[in-house]
Amino acid sequence: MTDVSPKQAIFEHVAAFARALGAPARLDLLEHLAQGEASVETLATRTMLSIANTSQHLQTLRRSGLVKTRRDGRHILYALSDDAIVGLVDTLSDVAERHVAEIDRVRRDWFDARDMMEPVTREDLIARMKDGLVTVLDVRPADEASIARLPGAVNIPLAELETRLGELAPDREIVAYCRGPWCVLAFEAVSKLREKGFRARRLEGGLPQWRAAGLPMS
Amino acid sequence: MTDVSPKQAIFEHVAAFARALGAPARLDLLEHLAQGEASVETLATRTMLSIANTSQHLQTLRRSGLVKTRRDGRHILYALSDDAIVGLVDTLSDVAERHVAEIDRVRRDWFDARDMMEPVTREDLIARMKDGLVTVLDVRPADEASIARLPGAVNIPLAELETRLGELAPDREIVAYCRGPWCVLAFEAVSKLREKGFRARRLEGGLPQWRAAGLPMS
DNA sequence: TATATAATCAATCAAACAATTGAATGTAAG
DNA sequence: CTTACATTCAATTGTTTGATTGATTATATA
Repeated sequence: MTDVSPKQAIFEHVAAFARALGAPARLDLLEHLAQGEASVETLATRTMLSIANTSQHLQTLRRSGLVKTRRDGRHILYALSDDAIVGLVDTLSDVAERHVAEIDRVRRDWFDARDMMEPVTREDLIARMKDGLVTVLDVRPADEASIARLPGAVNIPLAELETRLGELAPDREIVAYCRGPWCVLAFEAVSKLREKGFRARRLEGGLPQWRAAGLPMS
Repeated sequence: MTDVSPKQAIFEHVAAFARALGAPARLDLLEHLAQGEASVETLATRTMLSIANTSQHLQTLRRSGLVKTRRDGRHILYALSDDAIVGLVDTLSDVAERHVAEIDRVRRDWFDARDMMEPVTREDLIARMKDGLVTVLDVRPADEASIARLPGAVNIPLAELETRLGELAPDREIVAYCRGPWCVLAFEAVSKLREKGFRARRLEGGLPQWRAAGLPMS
């Protein structure tokens, strides 16, 4: 790195930053970190990567400045260094989605088949929450939902949904959400709920996008 | 790519998209493409890469969907596939700048030393243009400035600035711009102009950012 | 102080990538 | 129908990267 021009030096660093986003395993880790801070072990479990591999990827993310660490007892807790990271990944995904035909194909195959309806926008949901006519349903695993969720949201993990349908008022519209735009949990929940006769839709984005928009949490 | 879950498949594609931004040479090419479409040869000259290497990088960008091509006579003209690409690279740079200490150091060393003043915001410039009290100066090379420039802007390439000072009204404030946030031309122009007794400042961002903001061009 | 546990490090291998060179396309003009 | 020219392709090189394995460090608890 014999820096002739500042532009070259800066492009080199920005490129390195982009490369940190250039591995699917790391995007997965970032999505999980967007739910809240977590230990290496927890993240390894959630992403189904080996511990050593998870640690290496997390260190790559830390070196690039995307995440930060703190120690808590015998655990190292990783967290996004900034809520703007969620926005950056969303922007990247949005532009990629518009220009990579494959992404559109996958989305169409998997998501449109399950839920033809447009998602409920955050603005819509806020309006309906004020009217008190909607059940907000968090379908993430209990440990994730226990850290933070939307105001007034009920947590029923997708795996338990079928056995706990009795907890849901049958006449209220349900809006389900999970980890983010690509998380399948809410899609599958909506699909299942409609099958059972509920009126259900999913929220656009997920909890991290709600928080990144500066909206209140509970 | 045996796609078990759609999330994995999509992360794989988004990561590939990010990797396309992960080489300094390609960021440089994108900055030049943000000025307007250009042939492989032109881009190779401007970025000082070999023709073959330029061609390869451009094809990487095209495969990833960031740029598109059209044929014009015996030239292949490359162009950004979307003005949103400028915004994406800017977002990436902004977040990287906030989190990569090295970038801040380079910026401080090179840019703050030349121009301690804050840049003129686009909003500010628009207001002053209405008053008619400001000279807008495009310091990019003539061939780039001939494609598009800010309304009413005068083009004096940096290399010719010293010999063409007579063309500038000495009592009007000058706002200089060039290719983008990391382009040194405007910095050096402002520095030179102040040395010669002009009141000069630089515009935030450059022509691509002006266009991406939806502001009028001439 | 010893022990269990969480995370990191070190070494390895295969795959992907950037740059270079020289040859091969394909198009426009003579 | 050649020829010249702009671009791409193909083959090669050295580097970087991701994943795996097993060993090592550092902390909290017994």
